[in-house]
Amino acid sequence: MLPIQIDTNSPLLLYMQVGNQLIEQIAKGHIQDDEMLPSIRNMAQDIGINIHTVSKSYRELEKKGIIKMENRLKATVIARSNRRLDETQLHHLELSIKNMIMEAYVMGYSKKQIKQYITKVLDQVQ
Amino acid sequence: MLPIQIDTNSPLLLYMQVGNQLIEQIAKGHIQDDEMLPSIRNMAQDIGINIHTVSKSYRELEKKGIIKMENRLKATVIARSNRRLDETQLHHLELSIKNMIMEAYVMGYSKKQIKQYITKVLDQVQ
DNA sequence: ATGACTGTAGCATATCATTTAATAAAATAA
DNA sequence: TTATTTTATTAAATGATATGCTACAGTCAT
Repeated sequence: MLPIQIDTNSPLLLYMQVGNQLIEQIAKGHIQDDEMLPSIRNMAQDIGINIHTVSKSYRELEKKGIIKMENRLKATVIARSNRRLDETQLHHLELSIKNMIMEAYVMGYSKKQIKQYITKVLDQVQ
Repeated sequence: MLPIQIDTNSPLLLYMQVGNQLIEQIAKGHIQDDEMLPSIRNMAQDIGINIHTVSKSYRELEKKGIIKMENRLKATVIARSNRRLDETQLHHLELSIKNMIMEAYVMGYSKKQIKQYITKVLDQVQ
């Protein structure tokens, strides 16, 4: 996996920045199925943030069914084929996407621009 | 404009629920260019939430360049052609969209499903 | 001037993000 | 086995923010 970069100027919460970047790396294949993530301690030290913050990032990813953390073992990425889909999570995700798209349109993006941007993003995933 | 619906079970903050619905209504044309929004007080009373919360919703929309609030007059929707685009806001928005798309993919949506969903959402805007 | 309307500011409370410090379980080395 | 290190978790403290209640100050019509 690639190193996690924290942007202190970002309005995004720290644990979400970490979570987002982990998800992006999984989507792009920089973190692979069944790969073992760094320990909470190590990652916290590398990034320069608190253990709890990283812990929360991991727990959120676990809630989403992306990684599993069992009996104090390091977190591992669940293989794509084995991910259990949580209906509630999916619903919230769809709502979030809808809101973002609506906002982009209202802020001046054309429908075409939005579709092009989505395509560009999807071209980056494996 | 249509009435704003608050979902007390949603994990979304109240002021974001209000803001999201306003944006959605603007995108769909239920709120039109140059239309005057209800006063903070009225909307707060109608919805049953505090004026501060509605005030924050309006201020966030103003930051995004969607509405303007001048010298204690009611907030008005800026015409689409007159919206000034804030580079920082646009950058954060693109980042948010990217994160949502990556998350959808990692959680099991196929690229095709994601594109179909985006198309479905965009078909709802005017 | 009065009354009805507007947005804003101050204070209180609850929730949550983040950090610090302490605890307990597991893994590893001796 | 014992000791040391490494791990995640728990508890408590701090700070920031969301939300609510109340009061204030400006605007406008009458």
